[in-house]
Amino acid sequence: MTNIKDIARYCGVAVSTVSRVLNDHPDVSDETREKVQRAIEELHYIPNNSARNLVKTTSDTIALLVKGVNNPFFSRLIKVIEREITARGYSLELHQMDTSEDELRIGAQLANERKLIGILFLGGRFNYTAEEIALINVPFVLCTYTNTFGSLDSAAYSSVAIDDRQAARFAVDMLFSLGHRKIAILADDQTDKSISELRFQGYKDALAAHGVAFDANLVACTRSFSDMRAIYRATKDLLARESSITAIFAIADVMAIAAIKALSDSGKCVPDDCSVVAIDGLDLSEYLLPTLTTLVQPVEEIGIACAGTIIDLIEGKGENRQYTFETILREGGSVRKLEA
Amino acid sequence: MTNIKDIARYCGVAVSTVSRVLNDHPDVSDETREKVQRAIEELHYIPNNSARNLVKTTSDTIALLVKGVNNPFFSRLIKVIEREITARGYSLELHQMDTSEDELRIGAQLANERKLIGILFLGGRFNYTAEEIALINVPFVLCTYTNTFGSLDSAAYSSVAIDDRQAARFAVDMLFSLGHRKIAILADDQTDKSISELRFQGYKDALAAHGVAFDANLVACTRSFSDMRAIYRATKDLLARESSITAIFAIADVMAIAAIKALSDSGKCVPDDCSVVAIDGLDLSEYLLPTLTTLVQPVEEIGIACAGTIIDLIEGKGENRQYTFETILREGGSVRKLEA
DNA sequence: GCAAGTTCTGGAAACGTTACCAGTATCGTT
DNA sequence: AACGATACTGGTAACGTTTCCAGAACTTGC
Repeated sequence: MTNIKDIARYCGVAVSTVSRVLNDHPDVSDETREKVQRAIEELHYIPNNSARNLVKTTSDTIALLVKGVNNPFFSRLIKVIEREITARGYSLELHQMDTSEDELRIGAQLANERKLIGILFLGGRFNYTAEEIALINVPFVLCTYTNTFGSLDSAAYSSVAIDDRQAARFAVDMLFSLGHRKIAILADDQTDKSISELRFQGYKDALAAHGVAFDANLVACTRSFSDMRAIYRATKDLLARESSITAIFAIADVMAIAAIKALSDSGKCVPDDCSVVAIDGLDLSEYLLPTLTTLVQPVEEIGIACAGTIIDLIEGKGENRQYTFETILREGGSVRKLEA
Repeated sequence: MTNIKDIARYCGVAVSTVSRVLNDHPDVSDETREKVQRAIEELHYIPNNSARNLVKTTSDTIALLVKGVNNPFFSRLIKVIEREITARGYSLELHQMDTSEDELRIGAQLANERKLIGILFLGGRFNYTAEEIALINVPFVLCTYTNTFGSLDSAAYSSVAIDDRQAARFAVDMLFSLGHRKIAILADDQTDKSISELRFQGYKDALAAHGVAFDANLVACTRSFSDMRAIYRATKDLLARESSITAIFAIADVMAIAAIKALSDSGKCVPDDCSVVAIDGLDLSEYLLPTLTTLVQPVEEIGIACAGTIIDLIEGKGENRQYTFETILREGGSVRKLEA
C-alpha cells in the first residue's frame, strides 16, 4: 500500500507538502500541487483514514441510532439520510436498539468508543434532563421527533419533525367533520414522551374540541409500531368489545393496513362500515384496496433536513434548531361521510 | 480522554502489559491482569479504535452495499444483518448505490479507502470475471444472490440466497396446475444477471414445461423494483393490450401490490378475474385484501447466514461457500382455480 | 549447582498522518 | 539598499496502539 511518504519521495517534496495538497491548504504553489496530484493519481495513493483520525482524534462517521427499523417509514427516511450524508463526504453507521434500551447512554458510549462526530436519533423517546444530555459530547439531532415537553431548552437540542400532535388532531378533526363520533385510536404502547404519545394527545385534543369524552375502551394498543400480527389482534379485540365504532384513527400507515384487514375479517367493510385514517403516507398506501387516506410526511425534506442539520452542527455552521414540517392530506378511499 | 499510558502508569506496569490484557494475550499473570482490569474500570478507559486500526492496518467495519434499499424485503434483511454483525463485535456501514453504478469497483475502492474487513453485496447484479473479482482484496458475500452463470468458480465467491429460478418456476407451475394458461409476468428491467433475470428464467422454464410459447406481450417491465407508480402503470399497459390474461406472476411482493391495484382500477377483481402470485413473503402481504399468495423467503435465516458467512471468512474460519435456502408457499386469497 | 527451559515483563520501534515551527526565497516599500 | 511581509517548503513531534525483542525471575532436569 502506497503511503504519503512514497509520494513525497516520488515528487521530491516533503510529506508535509503532500499533506497540504491533500487537505487543500492554500500555502502550496500551483506547480507543486499539480505535481503531487499527478503522483497521487499515478501511484493510486489512498489516504489512510485511521492515521488521519488518530491525529485528529475523531473519525468521519455519523451514527444513526434507530428504534424500530422495521417501520417502513423509517426505512424510507434512512435511505434519504444515508444518501445526503455520504454526498457531503461523511459516512453513516447504522445502529439498532430495542425499545427497552436507553438511547442516550448508548449514544454517549458509542460516541466515545467509535469517535463519532455526530448522532442522529430516530424513533424512540427522548425525555432526558439537561444533565443527562450533557453526557453526549457530540452534536446530535432528533429525527422525526421534537422534545415538546418543556423539559429542555430549545438551544439544547436540534430536531426535525412534523408536528405530530397537530397532525393527529387534524386527522381526527376530519373524521368528526364527516359526522363520526365514535372514533377509536390504534397506537403503540410506548406512550412515554414518544411520537406515539404526541399523536395520542392530538387524538384527545380533537375529542375535547368536539365535546366527546375520552373512552379507554376505544383504544387499541400494541407493543410495537410494526408487529402486524399484534396490531391485527388488537384491532380484532377492539371490534369485539366495541362493535359500533364508525372510524379508526391509526397513528401509522402500517397499523392502518393491519386494521383494515381485521375489519374485513370481522365482516366490516372499509369505508362503508368503518372509516380509517392514518399518518405517514407510505408510497404503498396509495396502492391498497381501498387506498388509504393518510397524512403524508414529506420524507425527502425531513431526511435532507436531518442530514443538513447534523452536518452544519458538526462543521460549526449553525446553532441548535428545531424544524417542523407540514403534513399533506392524501385522500384515499378509506374514509366516508357518515349520513345523519 | 484517558489512554493506555495513563492506566499503565496508574498500575505501575508497562503499556505493553496493558495492551496484552486488552487483547487477552496469555502471557500475563492473573494478578496483573486483574489489577489492570480494575484500573480500566475505574478510569473508564476506552481503547482508541483509530490507533488500533492504524497499527493493524485494518478497521473493524463491514460494509453493506445495497442497490434498491427501498425494497421492503431488503429493509427487513438489513435489520437482521445489522443485528448479527454488531452482536459479533463488528460494525456495519451502509452504502447505497444507483442501479447504474458498478458495485465491484465501488466495493474495491471503499475497501481500500476505509480499510474495510469485508463487504456484503445486496441486490444488483454480479456478472464479473475472476480477474475483476481479484480487485476486491477483502472477503465478500453475495446476499440474496448467487452467481449461477458458470462464469465463476464456486471457490471464488460466497453467496446466500434462495433458488430464485426454482422459486419462480414453482410459482408459475402452481398457476398452471390451477388451470391458468395465459400468465403474465411483472418484472424489472435490470435483467442482466440479477435476481430478476433468474426469476424471469424460472417463469420461462415453467412455460416451456407446459408447452406454452413465451409471449413478449405478456411481460410488464419497470425500471425499478419498488417504484410503485411505474409498476402500476406497467400493469395497466399490460392489461390494456392483453385483457384476457387470467394470472400474473410478480417477481416481488411490492410489485404484486401495485398490480392488484391496477387490476382493480381496470375493473378486474383478484382473484375472480385474475390470480396474482409473487415471491418475497413480506409480513405486510398477509394483511392485504385479498391476502397475497407468495413464496416466503426465510429472511431471518438468510440474514444470519450472510452475517455468519462474512465473519467466518474474515476470521479465517471458513472457505467460500454457497448457501441456498428454501422458500415456503404462503397461500393467500389472491389465487384461484380456473374452471375449464 | 548449572544449563536450559518457562513465564512474565518492559522498552521501543513501528503504523500513516497532521500540525506546528523554523526556515528560505521573493517581493514590494520606504 | 535595507526591511518587513508574504509565499512557500521541510523537518519533526505528536496521536494511541500493537508487536517484536530482550531480559529478569523462576522452574526443571540432570
